[in-house]
Amino acid sequence: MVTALQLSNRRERLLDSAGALFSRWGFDKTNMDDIARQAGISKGAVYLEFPNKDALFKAVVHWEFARYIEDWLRRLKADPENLSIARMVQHSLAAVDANPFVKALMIRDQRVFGSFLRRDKEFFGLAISMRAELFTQLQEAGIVRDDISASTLAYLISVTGYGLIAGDEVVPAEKKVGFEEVIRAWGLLLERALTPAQPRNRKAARALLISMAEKMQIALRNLDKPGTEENSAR
Amino acid sequence: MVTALQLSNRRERLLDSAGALFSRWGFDKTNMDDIARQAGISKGAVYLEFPNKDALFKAVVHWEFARYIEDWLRRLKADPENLSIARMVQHSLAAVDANPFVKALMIRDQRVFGSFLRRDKEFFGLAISMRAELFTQLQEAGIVRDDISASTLAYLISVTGYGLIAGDEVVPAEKKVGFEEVIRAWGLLLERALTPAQPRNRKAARALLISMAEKMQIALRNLDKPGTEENSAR
DNA sequence: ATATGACTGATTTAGCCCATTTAGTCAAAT
DNA sequence: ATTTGACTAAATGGGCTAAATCAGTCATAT
Repeated sequence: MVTALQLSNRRERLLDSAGALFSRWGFDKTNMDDIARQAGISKGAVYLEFPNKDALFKAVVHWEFARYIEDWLRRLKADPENLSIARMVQHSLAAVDANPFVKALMIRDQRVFGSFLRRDKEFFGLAISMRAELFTQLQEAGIVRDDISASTLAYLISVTGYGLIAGDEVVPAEKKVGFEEVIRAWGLLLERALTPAQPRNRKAARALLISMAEKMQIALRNLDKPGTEENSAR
Repeated sequence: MVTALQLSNRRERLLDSAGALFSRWGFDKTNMDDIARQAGISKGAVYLEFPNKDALFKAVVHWEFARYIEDWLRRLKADPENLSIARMVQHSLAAVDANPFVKALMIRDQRVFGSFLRRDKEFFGLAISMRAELFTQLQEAGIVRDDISASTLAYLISVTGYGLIAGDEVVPAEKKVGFEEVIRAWGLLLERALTPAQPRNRKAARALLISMAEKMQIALRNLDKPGTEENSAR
């Protein structure tokens, strides 16, 4: 199975080089030849792995998004504090900020997405759904206040998170606040904002949050399984 | 002084017609002739009031912004509840949502601002400054928590507010939450997030908030005083 | 079996010309 | 003293063509 291993290695090299080029030059200005050369293979070989440019791009979206989730999970697990929903959001923002492609995805960067955006615009909806699911569980566990519906909370955390990430684009340089400070302060605010009047299960929170994040990671991995899907060649 | 009155009336009619046309068709696709005709005067007369299209547009920005502040103040004053910073933000969001031009200004709508955007990009900075000033006072009065700096709070409220307003643009229709509900829930969250551990001056809050809003209104009015400024003709 | 890169057809870009629009002016009208 | 609208110079945009780019294929090489 050395061949199969090399194949998937090729796939990963492609996803990496494509991810880097797409987020640097954007969809329209990145061509298949450059992606192939950066991955150390020929253009023809790209088409052994992906049927077309769109499929490659979509695979990169899933790939980078999975890397973001992985980073997020790593930060959650490394956190010595009693995990709360606020800390979870903090880690999530830090992970988005650390991944240029996901950042571009989140703020729907016109430069990066170019002509692709017209065709695929469901990412934000997915994020909101996932968060609504999460909030429902957190409310049931008594970790998050339940006088606001899970779907409304998911919406608010999503669009305000969008604002925090997109702030870069709209705030003049001299008014900017360092991202470290943004995350710190946002955590303090959310801690108070989201905690129920009588919190339960403070101890259980950590395990629940991590297990939910892991579930999301697994769900995402399955989206990009090579082979049977339409995002593989032929 | 009948003449002077009619002059300023002409100016207001111009600002109104320009505001409506700019927010409907955008800066580039709105021409001076249409603005003049909609205001019931000739194109030449526009140039008796404003030196050029840019100056007119800037004056519209100030004018609409002042109207938004006025609307906000009206909502504050009409509010029977004990005013809090959260209610203030709620009223502010509602007032933005009710003013298409300010909404476009806030989310830096490319369609509306077109080629003008390249030249003037300081609006967001102004909003943050004003809020920082406000938060400083609210902290001193014990109405807002002071373990986060006023400038950081101003930044967070500004960029998350941006997210709440821009949510319209980035969230797919089926995931949207009604703006009423957004405002209601956001108020509940902010109430808890921003209130100090030991609140003081609950009663004084109303007067302070209203007087600060009035100060802002006066400062803004002075920005657009016709006559000595460069936004008047000749 | 796998991988390559020259090749092709379709799309995009760049340059050009010309008709139309429009910001801003000013002599004439009220 | 005001206001107008015909006028001008500049900018915009549509239509066209030539050149260049690039996604995707496939005969050939390893």
